Amino acid sequence: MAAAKGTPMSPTHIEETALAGFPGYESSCEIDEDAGRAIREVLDRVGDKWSLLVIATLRRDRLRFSELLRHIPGISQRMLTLTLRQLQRDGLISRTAYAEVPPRVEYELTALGGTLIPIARTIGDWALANHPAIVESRSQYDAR
Amino acid sequence: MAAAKGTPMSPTHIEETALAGFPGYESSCEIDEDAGRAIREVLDRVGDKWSLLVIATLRRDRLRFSELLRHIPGISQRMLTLTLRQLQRDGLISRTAYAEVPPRVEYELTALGGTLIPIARTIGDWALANHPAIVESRSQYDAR
DNA sequence: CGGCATCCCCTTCGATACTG
DNA sequence: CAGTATCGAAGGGGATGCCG
Repeated sequence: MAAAKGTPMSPTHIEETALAGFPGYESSCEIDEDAGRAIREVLDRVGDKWSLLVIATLRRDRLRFSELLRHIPGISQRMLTLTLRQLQRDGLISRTAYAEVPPRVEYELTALGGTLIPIARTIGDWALANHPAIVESRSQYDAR
Repeated sequence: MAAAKGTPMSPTHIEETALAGFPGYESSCEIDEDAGRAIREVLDRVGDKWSLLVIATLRRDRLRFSELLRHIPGISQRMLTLTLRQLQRDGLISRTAYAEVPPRVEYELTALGGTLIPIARTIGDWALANHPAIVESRSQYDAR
């Protein structure tokens, strides 16, 4: 997706940090830059319009394509397909196709994908709690 | 890679924010429709390319525009401006301009913006821990 | 120094139609 | 049922230039 674009990135220059002080990567400058890259790539994967919602929807059971389509309001067939392919490629969900008529395909979180559930919950918690404040701040800002 | 050091990949790192007992909201294992919309909302705000990185960079001190530019590798002047405006509009950061020559502008997290730090931390932890696994899975998927 | 404004490419995503 | 193919609108985001 947004991964491979033309990023100039001068190799001679050692950048300063975006994330020094965060647990686990406060040690050196190079790790900080790696952390920044990693975060951006993860956001590119999971920060898109539907990925995290698909993950959240699959948190309990394996679901069929059409079930996912029904459980996620507003998603189009095309976007569900594309999102599922990305997640499968990244090892976050598994796809199982049964050779039946009519065909049946089931999707399921992998162990790796399951580790994203706490993130979905954290984001969901924050959004439910603070969305009204954001709306309020925004309308005040726009009032000028 | 960088992820193998430090923390031994504990997947559940749930940060308890100040919203325990938030009126009308209880944290549950369920990610229902409201939470789904909430996830979509916050991802629209903060799931873009730079917002979370700006938040993380401001987590300690107030910083000037040029300092932010230096601390966030790869961001363009234009995108930093746009990101800061949006964060300011949503009440997540505050902007203070000093009438000096040369001009000086400082950005700082608001209290609301500060509540995003646990999210940045959670995502950062996950990214560092699992980014290598994703890259690996992706290359295997592509090799077929 | 701290920005807007402009140009323009590229990606994302929805709508629609078709297939095994 | 579970996709694939194609088109087109919308906007994200880099490069550059100008300005208080």
